[in-house]
Amino acid sequence: MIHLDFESRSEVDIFKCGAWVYAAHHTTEVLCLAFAFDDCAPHLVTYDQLQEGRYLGFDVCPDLEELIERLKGGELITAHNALFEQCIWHHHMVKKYGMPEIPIEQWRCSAAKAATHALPRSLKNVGAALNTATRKSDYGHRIMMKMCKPRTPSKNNPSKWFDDPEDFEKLYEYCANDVEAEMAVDNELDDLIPQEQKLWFLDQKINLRGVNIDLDAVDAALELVEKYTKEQIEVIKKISNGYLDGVSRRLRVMQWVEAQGISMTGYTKEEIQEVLSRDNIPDKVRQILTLRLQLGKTSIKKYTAMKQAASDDGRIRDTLMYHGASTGRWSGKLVQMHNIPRGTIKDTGMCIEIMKQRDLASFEMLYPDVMEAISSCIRGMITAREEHSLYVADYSAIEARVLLWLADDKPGLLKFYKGEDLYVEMSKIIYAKEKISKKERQLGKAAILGCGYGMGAAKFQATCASWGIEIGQEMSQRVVNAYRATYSTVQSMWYAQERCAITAVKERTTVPCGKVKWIYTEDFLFCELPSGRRIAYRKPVLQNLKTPWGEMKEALHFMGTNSQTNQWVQQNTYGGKLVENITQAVARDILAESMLRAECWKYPVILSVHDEIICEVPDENKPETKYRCLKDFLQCLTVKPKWAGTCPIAADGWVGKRYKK
DNA sequence: CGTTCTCGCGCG
DNA sequence: AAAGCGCGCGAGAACG
Repeated sequence: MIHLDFESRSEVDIFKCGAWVYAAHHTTEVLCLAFAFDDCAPHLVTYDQLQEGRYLGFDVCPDLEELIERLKGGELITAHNALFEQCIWHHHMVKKYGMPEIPIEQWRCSAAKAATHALPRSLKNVGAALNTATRKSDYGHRIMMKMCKPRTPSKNNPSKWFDDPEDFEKLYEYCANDVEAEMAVDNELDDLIPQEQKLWFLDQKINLRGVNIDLDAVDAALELVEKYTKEQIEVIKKISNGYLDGVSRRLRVMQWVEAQGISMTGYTKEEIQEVLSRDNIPDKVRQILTLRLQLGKTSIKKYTAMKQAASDDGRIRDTLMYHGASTGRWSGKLVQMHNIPRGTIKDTGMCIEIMKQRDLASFEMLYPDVMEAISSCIRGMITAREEHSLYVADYSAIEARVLLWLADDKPGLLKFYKGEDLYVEMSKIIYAKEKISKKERQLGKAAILGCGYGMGAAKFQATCASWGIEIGQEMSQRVVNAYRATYSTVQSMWYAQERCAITAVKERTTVPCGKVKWIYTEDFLFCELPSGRRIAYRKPVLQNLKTPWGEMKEALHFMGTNSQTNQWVQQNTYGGKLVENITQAVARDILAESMLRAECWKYPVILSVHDEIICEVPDENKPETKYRCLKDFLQCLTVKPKWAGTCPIAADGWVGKRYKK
């Protein structure tokens, strides 16, 4: 095994444009690389050696020659966040220095390994969490941060970069130290199981393949946003007599509103909507707050993000993070394709065409809420490239189905087999009516899933309120009770999973529970899923905890990243939450197998969004791909993994040129 | 002035 | 019996 790490510098920001665009950018340079063979001390290739070798040949550097020979021989190579090293290898070592390409299958990633163990992803934090001997050095990191981006040239020192020879020496030291820190982490952890390793290869392929973007439409949207924002800022200045120059400064706007004699509790969307719903609000205040709701759409920023992240070929790469969630789900990066607003405009195709005319006045006539319309079109920026089509499919109610399957709830499963829509049924109860819209169904969905994971009446009431539906405490309790009576198997599963997980830790043993198995080792509590994959809980212990209803109780604790604070701290968990983790993880495994199948059946995957797969397929008519059609594609999703034989899976989809919901 | 934290928003 | 959960990013505030 080879461990490798690059240090580089560039005028572009890798966090804004992704590893591919970063590596390909003409200002990006490799400053050094360090690599180690079989856990031996790292070798270092300096900046000067790279420059020299480029013109004189790399035989001046026997270490590098050995690296290349080993790679040619197929030796595996690990990096921490290997996509970055792959991109640098391709754009620099291959394109610039003439070294051989390394196939994806030869790469391994120690950050992916850390992620599957529910450890922090960053080398610094995973080292700390594992308490490894060699750690990423803070000092070295600061040197790197100083050297990796351009400095502001001054009269005395016109240089674009910090290139003090002493700093370079420190950087080399740091780079070699990084390799050692990475090896320490890598050695501490089990490799990905074969199925996950396969999946990681697919993940890399998808990330390198990228998503095609309608860049002309992105530019048009940005133009309209800029023009509209400028206009509205003038309006804001006028209304406030110059006191406000926008609506983004929370405190200032709130002060102004209060000065108009209107009280505000906060500046969230919900709280602003509450103020607007009051009678007798001065027109001025109404206008300003309405503008805040419009201009405050952070989703609009996705257009900027897209523009910055797009390559010359109009594709955005490096947008998915393998095992971003502890349950195994992917998470989104850069443009964050996982939280694109669903939008309110029906025909986004039409809206985008009008947008492209770049005429604000006529756009505004057709779409008076300009920002809302533009926000609705974000999804549509993702298109199939020429002579290709998008094949898009998603699972219907995957988590609800998996949950009932895990709980072995026969009557519930039967409803699915009969084709009933549980979310709609729930909405009918909440809204007390028969006809349920798409939006209303969303609440039914939140309710079904929430109740399935132990949500109580108070929270349910609050959830409904946030959707603008006021239901009383009694009504809320009735819905929750109804759920628990109907799906008592689910409720039983909360307690069973909690009991078994605790027993596994208490008795330091393995405890099977329904379709999963709790496995205790000294460093982890694992939950083995039907697929054979394991959810990890680091350093499990039992400690007393005060429950929300005031009782002291022995509860399962483990080390994890607190999602609120991003700190590596002790967490606690309970039945409903464990069931949620398991359900999410199983649904992810079903999706993951389908992605592998889609790829294998010649539907190249470009994106997945938890219950949805998006492929970009050539419209060609070759004999070997002639069978491709929506029905065939849906089979990718609905052919069941052999471990999920009785799970009532269903999927639906469409084929088209522009991504939509 | 640059980095980190916190809150709010959007998706599943 | 009881406790929904999982993410990332932008903006402003706080920190150093």
